[in-house]
Amino acid sequence: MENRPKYAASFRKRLRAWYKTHSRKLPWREIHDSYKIWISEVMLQQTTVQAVLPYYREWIKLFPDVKSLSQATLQKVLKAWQGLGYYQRAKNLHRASKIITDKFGGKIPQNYEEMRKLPGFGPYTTAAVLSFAFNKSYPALDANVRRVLMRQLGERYKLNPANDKALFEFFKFYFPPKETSFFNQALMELGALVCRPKNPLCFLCPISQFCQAYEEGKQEVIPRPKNRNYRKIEAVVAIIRKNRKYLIQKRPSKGLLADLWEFPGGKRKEGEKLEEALHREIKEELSSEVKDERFLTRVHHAYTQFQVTLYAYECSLKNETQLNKGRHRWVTLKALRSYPVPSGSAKIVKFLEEREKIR
DNA sequence: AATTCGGGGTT
DNA sequence: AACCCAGAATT
Repeated sequence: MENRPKYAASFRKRLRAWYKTHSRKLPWREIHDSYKIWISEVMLQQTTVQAVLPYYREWIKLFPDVKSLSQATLQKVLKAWQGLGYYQRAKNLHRASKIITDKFGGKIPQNYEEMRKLPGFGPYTTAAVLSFAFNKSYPALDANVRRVLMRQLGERYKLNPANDKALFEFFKFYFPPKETSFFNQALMELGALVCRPKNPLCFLCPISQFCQAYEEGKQEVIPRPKNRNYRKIEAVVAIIRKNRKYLIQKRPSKGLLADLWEFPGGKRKEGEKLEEALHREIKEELSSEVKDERFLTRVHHAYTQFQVTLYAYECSLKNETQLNKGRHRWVTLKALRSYPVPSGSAKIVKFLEEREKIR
């Protein structure tokens, strides 16, 4: 431990050389637009680079700066985010853009405390934007950096923010006062490309000689995997069509898939038949009995903690006088394209579009 | 401190 | 199937 500062210069030198020759060229790197860097950081939360790239490009076209984002409708914002997941991120971007416009004259505050208060700016994103956009000296601890540092230290705890204190202590030895942005980027890139969760490429690693896990051959078991329990769910979906329009409803503004639109329906209860679930859910949501139900199609969709099978039934309502005007709408499939919908529902929409082509 | 919140790719 | 990903907000 006492010798660590002695190795710091070598550590940084080797890391810099590796980064210059092996880092990927990404559209949010080597730019200084704090808005674009902010957008990229939020999109990349719990999301792979490959998934983000097309969304990032389209987003910058639709909302090129803070002002344009702050003036957009939430529906348009959510539609641009559709399929990326964690929709609270998009809502927070929208909210924060309004605060930045109203309180900070359209410029992202460069102060840690002020930035940290904005919706969606947690410890990581605040440090990342301060570092990458404003060249401020904050260590950005993301899952990549945590894994790299935990292996360097040889600790066997889970990947948990509660252990950050030890990592920050480690960071202090190596964190260069200048070139903060570069150092953060390099550690993250090393974690993404070389110090990977599985099958790390230690033979290519520029800092393996300092790595305690590598020395002990424990790089595969650090960090310990998270505990997960995986559930299976079945749900019914009512496709209710009148002329060429379909009935859709808006989800609550909190919780899963907040503010997205979907067809009515819900989860099948234990011991309940699918048709029974359909009748019960429609009674609960639309205050109406259903009639003439006919099975249409079945769709699977996997989330992180559970897996859902959607059973779509075409059907009619016996009475439809109780519809909530704000939450329910009749729309054509073409009009539905401007509504943000969950990816599972999008699969059903695709089925309906194919069916209309054939008819 | 533990849980919730998406979706897609990899192994 | 299980696991992971440039985490944040809520409970």
